[in-house]
Formats: sequence, C-alpha cells, structure tokens
Amino acid sequence: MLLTFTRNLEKALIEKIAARYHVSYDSLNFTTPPKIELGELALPVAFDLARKIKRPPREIAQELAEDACAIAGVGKVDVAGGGYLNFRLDRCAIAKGLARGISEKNFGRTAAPDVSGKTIVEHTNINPNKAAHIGHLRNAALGDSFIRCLRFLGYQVEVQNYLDNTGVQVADVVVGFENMLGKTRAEVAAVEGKFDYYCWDVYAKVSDYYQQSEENRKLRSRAMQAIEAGGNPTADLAQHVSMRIVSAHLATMARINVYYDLLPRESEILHLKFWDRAYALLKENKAIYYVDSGKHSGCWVMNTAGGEETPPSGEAADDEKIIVRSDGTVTYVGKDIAYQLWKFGLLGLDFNYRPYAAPNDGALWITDVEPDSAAAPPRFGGAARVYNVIDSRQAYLQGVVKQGLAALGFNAQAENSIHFSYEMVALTPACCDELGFPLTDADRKRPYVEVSGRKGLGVKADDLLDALEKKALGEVKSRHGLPDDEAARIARIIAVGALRYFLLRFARNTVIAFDFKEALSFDGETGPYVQYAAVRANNIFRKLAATGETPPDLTGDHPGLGEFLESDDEIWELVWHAARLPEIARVAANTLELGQICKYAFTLAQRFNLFYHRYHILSETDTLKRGHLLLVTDIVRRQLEKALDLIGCEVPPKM
RNA sequence: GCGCCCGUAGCUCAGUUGGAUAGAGCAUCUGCCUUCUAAGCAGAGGGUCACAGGUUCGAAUCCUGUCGGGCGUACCA
Repeated sequence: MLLTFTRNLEKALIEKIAARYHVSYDSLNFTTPPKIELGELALPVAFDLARKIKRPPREIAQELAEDACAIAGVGKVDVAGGGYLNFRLDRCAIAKGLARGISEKNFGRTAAPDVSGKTIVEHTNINPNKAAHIGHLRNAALGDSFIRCLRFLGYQVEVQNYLDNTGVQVADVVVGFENMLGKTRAEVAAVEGKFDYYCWDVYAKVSDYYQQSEENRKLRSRAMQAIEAGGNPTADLAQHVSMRIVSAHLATMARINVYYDLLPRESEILHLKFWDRAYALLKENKAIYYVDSGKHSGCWVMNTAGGEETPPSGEAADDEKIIVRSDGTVTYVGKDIAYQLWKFGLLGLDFNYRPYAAPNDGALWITDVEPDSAAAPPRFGGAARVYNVIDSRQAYLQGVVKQGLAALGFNAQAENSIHFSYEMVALTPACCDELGFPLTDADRKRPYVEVSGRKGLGVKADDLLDALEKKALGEVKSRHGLPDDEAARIARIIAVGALRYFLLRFARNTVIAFDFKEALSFDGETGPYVQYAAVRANNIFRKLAATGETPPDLTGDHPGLGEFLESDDEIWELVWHAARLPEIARVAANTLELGQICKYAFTLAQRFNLFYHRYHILSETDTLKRGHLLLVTDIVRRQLEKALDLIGCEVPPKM
C-alpha cells in the first residue's frame, strides 16, 4: 500500500514537473515535516528548481501544490517555509489500506522488488577451526536480517555460508593436534565437551608453538599441502575438525535464529576442479602471471595492469596480490574468484550436493564431491547479484575478487559483486580486564583492542548468549511464576532480542567497542523494550479474548475512522509510522543499514507506549472509539512483530 | 609512505545522501504503580556537530587544509 502510494506520488510529480518546467528528475527526495500537523511527507524540490529555472522557490512551490492536489490519495498540499511542499494524505484511506494489507499477511507491501533475478547473500563464513565470537555474531546478524528484508520485499534470495575447510586456520589447528599435542584422529574424536571451545585454546597455543622454531613454522605449509591433496591422515583430521566445528557454529547461529540454504565447501572448489578451471581462465586471459624473481619468486600474482598486455617483468611484482603461493597451493582469494564465478553461473561447472541435518529441520544442503543419489537438490547458484557480508578489513581482498571477474571480461558481474562491508567488533580495555586477559601498556591506552582468534582474545558467542539468557531468566522469574521450561523459553527469546538489536543498532561503519553492561541491557533503546511494547499490546487482545469478545475485523468498514484519525494527531502519527514499515525495509535493504529497522521498531514502540498510557482501551465506554483504539493497537502490534521478525527477533508470550 | 574510514551531550550512538528549532538511549535530578504488566510513562538540566577556511537560498552532511584516532597495504582470511 504505502510503497505503491509513495512511488505513484513520486512518478506523478516528476511528470508534472517535466510538463511545467521541462526539468527531468529520476527520483524525488521526500523527507518528513518536523511536525505531523504539517503533513506526512515533505518535498524541498522547489529550492532545486528555483536554481534551475531562475524563479523564486515559493512561487514554484505554489504552482506545484495546485498540480499535486489532483493526485489520488493526496488530501491537501501546503507551501511552508521558503518553499517546502507539505503533503497531507488521506488518513482514513491509508489506515484502511494498511489494515487490509496486514490481514493479507503482506504488511502493507504491494510494490514489486526493485530488481529481478536471484540474489545470493553469503554471510557468517567463520573459519571452521574455533568457536564463534561476537565479531561473527555481528556478521551473521547483519547477513540474516538483510535476507529477511529482501525476502519481505519479494526478492528471490539464496543464503550461503561458505566453509573455508582447507585454509590456513584449519591447518593451524591440525598442526596443533598432530604435532604440538601429538594426538591421532581417534584421540581428537574422543575429545569431550564443547569441541569449538577446545579448539579455541589449541589455536591460541599454536601461535606460540610457531614462535618456538623455524621447524615448527614449516609444519603449516606441510599441513596445507596435505589438506589440499586429500586422501591422507592429515586431510582426514582436517575434515573431522572442520566439520565438527561447523556443526558447533550452526548450533550457535540457530540460537540467534540464523539459518542457511547452502554450505559450499572450499574442499569441493579444489576437488571438483573449480579452482583448476578458474586458474586456466585467469592464465588464458592474462589476469595473473608467473613471477620468476624478487620476493614473490615462484608465485602467480594478479595482473593489475590488466588486459592482453604481456605480463610485466618479475621485478615489478612485489606489490601484486599473490594468487598461487610458491609452494603451489592457492590462496583464499584465488579460491574465492572461482567461487564467485560459480555464483554467477560463469564457471561451467557445478557442485554435487547432499542434505545436511539442519538445526531447524529446514532444507539445508552442503556441497560434496559425489552426488547424493537419494535426494534431488534445488538449483543453486546462477545469481544476478551477489552480496558478500564481510568486515571492512577485507575490502582490499574483495576488490581483488571483483578485479578478477572484470579481468575475465565479466564486467556486469563484477559490478554486481557487492561487498556488504561493516566495521569490526572490538573490545574495550575494561572488557579485556573483565575477561582476565592481560594487556600491554600500549594496548591499555587505545580506545579499543581487536578481537584475535590467534591470541585467543575474544568474547565467545555462546558465553555471551549464556550470560544474556541467565540474566533474562532472572528477570522473568522475578515477575512471573512460570514452569522452568516456559521461563527458559521466554528468557531465550528475550536474550536473542537484546543481542540482535544490540548488534544491529549501530551503523555499518561504526566500530562496536564491546561493553558487557551495554550488551546486557534490557532497558531503553534495546530489543526487549520493543518486545515489551508488543507483549503489552498482545495482552490487551488476550484479555479481550478471555471475555469472549471478538476484536474488530481488520478488513471491515470502520465507520467513523476517518474523523477519529483526523481529530487526533498523536494517534494518527502512530498509525502513520506503523504504515511505513515497507518503506523503511526498502531503505534498509538499499543502503544495507539494518539499524534503520531497529530505529523504526524502537520509535514505533515508543509511540505505542505513549498511546498505551494515554488511553485505557478496554475500559473505554464509547464503543465506537474503543473499536478504533483496538484497531490501532492491532495494526501496531502486528507491524511491531513484523519489524522484530525482520531483525530476527520474536515476541515472547509474556514479559 | 600510500589508500580507505571516523571525530556530534558526561558516556554510547542516530541524523532519511544538502533542508525547517541537531535527536535518542544510558547516567544525574524531580514526579507517576488499586488500572490492558513500572523491562514502563511524564518532566528537567546537558551542544562552538574536533578546528580553520571555502562552495550557496541553506552545511553536522560537499570541497581544501590542520589536529586527533582507527583499519588496510601478508606466500592469514
């Protein structure tokens, strides 16, 4: 409803401006007037036109206002300030349209997506060699919320969690087990308890082990080569470790409502010859070249000079990105280029697939060398657009992948390879103290310290979730006498609400300096605040149902609703804000700023709380007014629930 | 060195791509539970938007410079 309306309004105005002033716009930048009494939408376009056609802005605004009145759905247009166009919309029509939209389960969204074709979103991508930490949670929360928005907006989306099961980090843990600890695969398999936590410690110790001798450091390259070759005890151990860690990661992510469609594995990129094909393509197109001297001697590096030029001399290669190492193994970037080509359907090869037992019993698939004869997989890959959710430190690497595609002539696909970039989660020095992690004096002076798996410094995702659940459980139990399992279930929902909201409320390019007190807060601008508003609204309907009364029909006629909404700006502002969810979701999806959804949900909850305190709905004696109040409450609670769903949060039955 | 990002209330952050009187939360202070739940509500104080120029009807937002901070620039990812 609203998306369609605002876009029609925009289109109609663009036409009118073109007809009257012969100035063409692709889009118009609507804003919000400072007060709802002034209208719902504002347009400062007259200022821009004033410059272009050399006439006073107020005069232009006046003329446009007359034109705009004729557009369907527009109630009144005023000229304000130096030349603002303020639009007052037909309140009753918007409220009714919204109520109908909600009843049809599309929450007021009727416009088609902005683009067509499949969108692949790759996120999480944790190296399968240790437990997930808070940085990984930010990645997954962003990626998962993004795909929820895209799906809500009607996009076809495929979610992939890439498993780097043949990379250096897995090799490091394997060296830790085989060489440092002298454990066999059987002994590793017998390790009990949280395996991802166990590996966290092993990984941290391997750093010291490498420091001890050159001999030790050589073990990494040896392990890498064995893992890439496959069919040997080291490779078997790597597979055991990485797949066991993956299952731990999936369990952690399931705790915060994050799920995937496909788990592509790097081992298949190698064994199904994806890399060989990409390697050949890159060589053919002279996108990479061999270096025979200098510090990168023996490597294949990216040809940033590009094109069909003869590869530059070896001496010029010192600052080029290495794609194939001198020991013959391929770097992550190389494998990522092959993977990216496959995502766009450009490689001419496909994975084999088998079902993976998913934590949510949904359809999750994993790639494999051999096909699964018993199950027919859906068609994966072949995307029109690809989003890679990776932190901003990898911007350079993402650029190389893009460059690789472009060097092969796939310019459109390079253009549609989008790095969904965000800043890291770091730790405040105070937080490191709480974790009992020793800091250097230099670190102590910094605003924050980077999380480091290599040093074993970080807040583990499961630990944080445990702390949140424990705190939420205490709060629930202090308010309600509930059976243990019911209380625990509610505590989990609140914990997830607090965590996901916390991780998403920051803008992408803001470093989150992690602080336990803030992350564990349930008051003020938090997920639980929004959940609480929704629970309160639901309680009204629960009490209503208990008395046997049926709530107003969303699709009904609602006589008197128009007058009611015209007479009360505060209630109208609440309804109007509720109606904007699809617009906000669109902005969030286009700008990749999921914090917009958080802001929206919080503001809606705030306005609802104001409304809730001002009107005691169930004791309202004017039955017509009571019906309107109930309708407004119904609209708001459903939009609140949907907004929470977009950021991966649920509404608890009680709070 | 080079490249990218950041600097907004005591603290943590928003700020709809240049628009109307710069907003929230936390913390502090003052009130509000016999009501659909106080994880809440109402109110108060708190700002040279790092600094200096510039662009124009209009700048926290754009351009230049200075100062301060972060990240990247790996045969890790």
